[in-house]
Amino acid sequence: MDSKYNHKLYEQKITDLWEKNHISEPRDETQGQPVFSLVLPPPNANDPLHVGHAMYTIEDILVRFHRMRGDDTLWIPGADHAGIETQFVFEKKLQKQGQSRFQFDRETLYQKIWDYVQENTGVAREQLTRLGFSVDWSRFQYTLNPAIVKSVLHTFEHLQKEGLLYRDLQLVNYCTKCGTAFSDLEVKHQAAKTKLYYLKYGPFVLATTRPETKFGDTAVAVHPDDERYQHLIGQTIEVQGVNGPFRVRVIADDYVDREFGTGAVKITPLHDHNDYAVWQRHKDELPEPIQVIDYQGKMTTAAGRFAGMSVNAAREAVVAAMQELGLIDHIDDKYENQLSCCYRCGRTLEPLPKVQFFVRIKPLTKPIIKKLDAGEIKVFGAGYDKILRNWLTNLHDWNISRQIVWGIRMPMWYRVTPDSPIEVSFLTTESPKNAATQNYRIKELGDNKWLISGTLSQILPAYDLETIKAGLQTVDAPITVPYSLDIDNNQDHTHDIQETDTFDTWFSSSQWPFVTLQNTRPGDFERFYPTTVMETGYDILPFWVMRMLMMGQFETGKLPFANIYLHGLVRDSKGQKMSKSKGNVINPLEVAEKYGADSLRFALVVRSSAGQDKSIGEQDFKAARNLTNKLWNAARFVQLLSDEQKNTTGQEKTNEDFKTKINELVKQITNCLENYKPGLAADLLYDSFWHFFCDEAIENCKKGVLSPTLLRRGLLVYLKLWHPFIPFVTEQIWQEFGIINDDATILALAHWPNPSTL
RNA sequence: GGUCGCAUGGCUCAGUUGGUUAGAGCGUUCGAUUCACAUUCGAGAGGUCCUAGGUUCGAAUCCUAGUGCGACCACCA
Repeated sequence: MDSKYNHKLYEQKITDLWEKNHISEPRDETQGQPVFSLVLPPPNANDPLHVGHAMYTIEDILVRFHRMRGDDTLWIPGADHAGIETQFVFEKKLQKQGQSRFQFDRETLYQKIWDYVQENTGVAREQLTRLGFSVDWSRFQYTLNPAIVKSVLHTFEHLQKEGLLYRDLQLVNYCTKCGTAFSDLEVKHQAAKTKLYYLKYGPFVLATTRPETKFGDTAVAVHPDDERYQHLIGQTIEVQGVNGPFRVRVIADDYVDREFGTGAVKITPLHDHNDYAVWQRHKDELPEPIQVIDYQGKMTTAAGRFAGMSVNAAREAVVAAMQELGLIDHIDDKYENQLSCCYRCGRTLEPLPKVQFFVRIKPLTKPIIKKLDAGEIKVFGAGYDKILRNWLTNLHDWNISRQIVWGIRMPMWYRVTPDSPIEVSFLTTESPKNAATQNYRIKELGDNKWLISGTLSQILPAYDLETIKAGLQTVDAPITVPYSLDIDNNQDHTHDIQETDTFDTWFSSSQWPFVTLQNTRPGDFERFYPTTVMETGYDILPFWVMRMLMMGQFETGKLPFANIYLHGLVRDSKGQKMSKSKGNVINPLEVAEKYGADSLRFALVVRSSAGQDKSIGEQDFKAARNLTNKLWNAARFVQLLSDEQKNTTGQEKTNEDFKTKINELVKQITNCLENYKPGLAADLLYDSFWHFFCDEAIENCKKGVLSPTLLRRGLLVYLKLWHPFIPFVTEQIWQEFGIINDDATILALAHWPNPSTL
């Protein structure tokens, strides 16, 4: 053994040893033993690893511990297609090549992204292996594997049968830049200073932050008890507008806050969630609402001369026009507002009307809340049980439709008739005909390509359905058009057209624990479901963990896991969030290269605490590296004991004391790991190993008061205790020592010590 | 506005469920180099455990209030 531990010489060799011996696969002889199973939170299929992924260390520690204990252990790796994230990255790439997604039909674009993701496949596997994570690669699953997709769709059909799925026209959170709607969870609320405009509005002055939406006003609302406006309630008033006078009705609704602004609100149902709710309550006395902003974020023809302008430009133009007409009372430019922004691109989200599929949430959350209250779900992580409860109680129905191609396409079909109102857009090389008479829209893309859009009734006389389907980009079916579900795609759809929306990525992710086990190997589901624990970052508690609980319980009748361990975010040594712009990002693979995978693992875990963020920096990796070297040298000392030294017996008191201390340590570490406290376990082990074993015991052995045989046996116990945390160096030492008589030849498969080992 | 968390030596954090003189890593001061390891060893300095009450034989730990940070949620235009 060299006097220094050089990880570069051993890590690859050890990885090969483990692979050759299939340490990560469940063994037949453990069947029937207590189960310890979990799924690896699947990384995005196109992403290289970042430091957050290195937190899988916690899972590996638990897995290695339970495996050594002889539990029936399985850790399933996977990859997530990560719909919007991946498509967004790919579109950026297209942009760099001077292309855009609108130049491709749906199928071609999907194939391009598929190929792009394929290029990066294998990277994650290689990197995870590099860090020593003992997942069972033979059971790897990808969210877009046909079998997985089938399982996911099966759940979807089940939801439909139970009446938990509905299609509705609602105001959704729509990002005009990303070109898709999102669920409530993807909305980021950001404080911002906006202008609050006080508009002269017939007999009213009213306050609004969005004067550009006034073309969609269908009412003015006041509080029913507001004395100032009693005489106007129920009246239709005439209002001077920039496009000429118009008439709106004055309604009374409790929603209005008398104290805010002037106590009068303009109601623009299709561009504000509250206004939409008010409109629905007063539907009978109000006209049909008007859409003034389209899905590209441009003003519609309803805005008259402002049509085609972007929202922000229109706002300024409208205000300027109103000022000219003397219609602006005054402007408050210090107003603090909460803007709804796209979590992905940061743009302000537009509430826009859209027909989407929703999952009814209450029936799904109810049983989970009950189990949470009954203590059947254990959450490790500072206070996150309460946060989970809060989420479950306040959750709204889940919009699962996304207007992107990268994902699982919704298995909904619409019947095509000659007078169909379904809006479609498609690419074609067939030159447009009868455009003038048929009234569909044409955009020339060059290269003999055209983008055609309009309703099927407009387009069908010019193009047959096959052509439309071949170049299809989008399908928008009005709420009045019925749909049929065909999850196996085995019906005759000659006269149908399929929905182009895809599922929210989290819809498939939410089923991960059971769809994986249903498709790994026959018998796996029965053997390993429910899983033992879900370990992930607290930041995806609502997106993922909560939904897994709901969907798992719904589909399998059992919670997908009863234990939830939430780790904190990894921050830099000053406690700051890591970001590319700050330049303080840690690349786990660089650290592993420089200090060894063990060092990275140990530094991340030691003294970490569930739910609490962890600060980490160069000095921590160095300290961890020093530990691996210390362990190496302690082993070296034991190896190099002379024959004369080996024959000493030590003093009984020192020997007994040594045994007691080690046995006590085994008890402590076991207890910590059983109770999901890897951070504390690592700390205790470090302290005991360095300051007791090295500083005291080895010195005692040099003095001849501690038996060398005992010291050696003690070291073997430490190697086992250390192994889940720093598997490479411990395994290498184990190999240097050669076969241990009554134990395994591979440390990863050796037996966990018990408190009476010594 | 609602929910949750955090506050412990210069810095970053543990504190094994209330139990003797409160710990670690990094930093720092002094000393040590053939003897497993200088990626080391020995010795030391450094803490009103945020504040004020309370419960208890005993509180960093439990309760109440306050202060200061931070996170998440939220339909006041």
